[in-house]
Amino acid sequence: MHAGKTYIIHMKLPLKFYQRPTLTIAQDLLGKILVRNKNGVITAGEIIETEAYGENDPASHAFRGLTSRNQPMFGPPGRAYVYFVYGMYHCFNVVTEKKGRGAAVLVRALRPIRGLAVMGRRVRSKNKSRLALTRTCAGPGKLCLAMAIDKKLNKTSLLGNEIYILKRSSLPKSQIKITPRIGIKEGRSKLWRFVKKEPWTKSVQ
DNA sequence: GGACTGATCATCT
DNA sequence: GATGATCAGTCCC
Repeated sequence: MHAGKTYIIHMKLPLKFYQRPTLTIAQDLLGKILVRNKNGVITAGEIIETEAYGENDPASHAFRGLTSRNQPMFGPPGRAYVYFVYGMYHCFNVVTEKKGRGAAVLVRALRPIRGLAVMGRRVRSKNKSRLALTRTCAGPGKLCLAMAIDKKLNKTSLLGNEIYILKRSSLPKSQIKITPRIGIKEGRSKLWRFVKKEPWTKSVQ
């Protein structure tokens, strides 16, 4: 190898990344690359929208203590918490904090980078609409469809090879839009939703 | 632009 | 028995 040549190495985020405060992680995840390997079929996208679900948070599944569904939130950090909602969609979360704390970050949207054709097919097979064609990974439910994320990935380590997140530098604060979370009844006063501002987009929702 | 609704079922009370 | 960290379609302004 020649000295001076730049090799781009794709490094997974280390366990340490996930052992930090949930709000920090929710913001730090923006701009990072979520990769899914389903039997060798790779899909990937840049994380552009997240929500934090933490302590003393009435919107969190963990608010009323441990149950069989939310148990992964109380488990070790750096794993997936995948749950089924509205009888038809899955939502993908990254478990944060230390074991026993009951916190996670919901990944709400990606900018598709790799495997666009596969993602399009997966979404369309469940959803005939034309809109879904162009906005494959906008929204937690569609993102899971596109990336083939379901309950089989619940509790899966993000340090393994089925699903993982690549290291990238953090976005500057000026590129992060902060808003209330979507689709919740309680806890709306908390500004725990984080969206990457896309300079070429006129309005970011 | 926004408000509302049906689909559909695991989980919780 | 009711609810929900959703989505797409419809209706109305």
